[in-house]
Amino acid sequence: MNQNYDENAKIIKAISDPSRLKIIDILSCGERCACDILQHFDFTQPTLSHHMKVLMDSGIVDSKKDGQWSYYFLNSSKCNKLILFLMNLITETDECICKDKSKCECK
Amino acid sequence: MNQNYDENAKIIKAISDPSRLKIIDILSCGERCACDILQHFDFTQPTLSHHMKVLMDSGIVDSKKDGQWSYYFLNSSKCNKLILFLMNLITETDECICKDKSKCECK
DNA sequence: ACTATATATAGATGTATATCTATATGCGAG
DNA sequence: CTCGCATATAGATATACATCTATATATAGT
Repeated sequence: MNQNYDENAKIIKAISDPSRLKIIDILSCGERCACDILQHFDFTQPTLSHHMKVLMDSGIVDSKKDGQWSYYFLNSSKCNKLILFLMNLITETDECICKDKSKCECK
Repeated sequence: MNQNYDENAKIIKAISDPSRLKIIDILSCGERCACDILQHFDFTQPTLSHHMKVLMDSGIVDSKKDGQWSYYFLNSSKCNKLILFLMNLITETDECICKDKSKCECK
């Protein structure tokens, strides 16, 4: 385990909100502009802008500008790395963080 | 996509903290008592107790009491379900939430 | 029964976050 | 250049959370 908990925690925190999970679900179908994403929610446009900023700051979503529209899309490399991180996290490996199991005081 | 964003967001939120990621890493090597987990951290025992409560409330960690010790272990079923949820989330499927792509106002 | 140890709970505090309204910025059409 | 639309930013507010100290509870050993 590479133990880069901080960076992965940041990505995981970014997707730890039901609305942002739904946004990712939407983006999994391909890139979308903000106005299109907003149609799926009840909150206001600035709130969506906030959520998109959180997702972009974590790196799991990228964007491109085309005229007055901003298009958002998943960063598939980051997505795949996150899945791999989680799969490694829950799988016991040789480089286990607590290989000093014998040190445990309670037996 | 089954769209149970709320329950999964709760689990994801539970693991969205660097310390709790490290706890999960530790538990991936097998069950551990609280005192053993605590040795890997700088914070106090009540803080660990708080983190374990968050992980237990989300269902991703279970515990059993043995004498004065509490042993914690990963709920592998929940772990696997979470990985599957995330893999489905980032993968475009037929039941895509926004199959009404044509409705998008910006083309 | 007394004491030491393991863990949980209560309450306080500072920080982060989700949301809103109001406003700014940037762009295309006329 | 001006207007309307898409998006971002600023600032406010209420809630959630990570952490601490102090204390309670439970268990084991003497």
